[in-house]
Amino acid sequence: MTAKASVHAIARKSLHQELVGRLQVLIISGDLAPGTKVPEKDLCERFNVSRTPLREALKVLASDGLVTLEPNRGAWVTRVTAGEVEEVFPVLGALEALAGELACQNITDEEIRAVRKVHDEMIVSYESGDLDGYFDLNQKIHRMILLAARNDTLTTACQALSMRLQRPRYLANMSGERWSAAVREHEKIINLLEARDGRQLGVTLAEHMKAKQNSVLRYIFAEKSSKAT
Amino acid sequence: MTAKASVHAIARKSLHQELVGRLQVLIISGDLAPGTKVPEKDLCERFNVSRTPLREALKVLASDGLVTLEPNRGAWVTRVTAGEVEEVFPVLGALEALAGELACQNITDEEIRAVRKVHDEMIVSYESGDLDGYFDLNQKIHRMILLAARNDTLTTACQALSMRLQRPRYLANMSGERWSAAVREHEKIINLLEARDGRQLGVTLAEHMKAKQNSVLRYIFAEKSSKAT
DNA sequence: TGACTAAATTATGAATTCAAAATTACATTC
DNA sequence: GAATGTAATTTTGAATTCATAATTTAGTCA
Repeated sequence: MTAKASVHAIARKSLHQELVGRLQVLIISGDLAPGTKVPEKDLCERFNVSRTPLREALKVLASDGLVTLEPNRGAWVTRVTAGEVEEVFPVLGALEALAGELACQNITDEEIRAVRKVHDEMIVSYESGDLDGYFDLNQKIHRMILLAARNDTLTTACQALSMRLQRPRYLANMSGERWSAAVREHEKIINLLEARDGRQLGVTLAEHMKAKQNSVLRYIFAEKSSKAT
Repeated sequence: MTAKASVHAIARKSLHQELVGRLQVLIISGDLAPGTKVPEKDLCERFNVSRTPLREALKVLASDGLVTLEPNRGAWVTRVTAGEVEEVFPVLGALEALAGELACQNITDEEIRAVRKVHDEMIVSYESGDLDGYFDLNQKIHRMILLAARNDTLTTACQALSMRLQRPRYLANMSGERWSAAVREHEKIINLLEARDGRQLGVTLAEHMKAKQNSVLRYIFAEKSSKAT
């Protein structure tokens, strides 16, 4: 996607593309709450656009599963259910595993050093208990590996799926125990990357996903039992 | 997706959803040729709809990679390049591998028998040299395995990617040698499914994809050297 | 008071309209 | 005759309009 855009000197964005991005942010940030109606009129006023491009954007988001269109009843922010988490994570796991394998084949030594650097920063965040910082750097590492896989299709697919889980993943604040386990997993990941052991890195990334899935599921069940549905 | 739709008695389709399906067919069938402009006006007249729903559909197809939107220059049918084939197939391979594993866990004995039946039909098509029939039944088997995986997200993702390769895959008429190899691979696949050996089925499906990728690549290169670009 | 019906209101889906951008056709110059 | 610049035409992107479906409100009757 970036590759193609860079060919043309000026990468103009159409309104609907811009809106897709903006709406993704609103949904991930929770500004548009899961299970609620997408306030078409409000958003038009907020972004100062007409309904046409906004609705185009909603159609795209719907095909990505971020919103759900109900015929004649408008668009709703998709509520992430346990069932969906159990569906999406394994798929994401398989894709990240592939990314790991490909990354080991294609990543440059310089890039490996850059990943290691971010990893070390992340460890600092962990040790100082900075969960937000940890999260951001964590995501960054996954993005760097994805990028090193040199496969835009894979990148796009992963990001689309990630998007759907971003919010619950962020909210599922890890327990101290899970957090330390995650850090150990990440140590392993970076070591395997440095060793360029693609096969094993793939397996480890998939396991890492599986652990995240459980963490998110625990959060969802905890939430469900605390709040009334 | 089907699950949710089946809740509501009447599954009405909005115009744009209908159009997404119709346009997919036109693109896969080659009626809309790769690399050509999507004739907005013509299609509006053909389907007797206004530009609004048609353009909504194009936005969705663009996010699936079937068409490419150029700002202020309209929509173009995406031309499948060798690079794209090399990108999409591995991703599809990883997803099908996952599907195989999950299918072995979740498929019923009855479903296995049904797959076997379609497989046997496919062999008949092979032996009578009916390539079209073989293709259809082949696709059907893959769909059945996907369905048995009981993961709608996986199904949707696979189908979206498959769509992008459908046309070249169909055109890349297999050589006699490749065809017989494909049949042997399918024998193995069905046997592993009956043995419910998920791990091995996954591996085999991924290999099968890899072989298909090479077959398609050979076709694309052959085409490129025969025709002027 | 509470359930049901009907009218009024609002929101949605899709067609139409309109301004801006791109393409084409044409003329002019070298 | 090719190349450049300009006007006319077409196409695109987005706003607006309009018909229809859904929701809300008001009103009726038990």
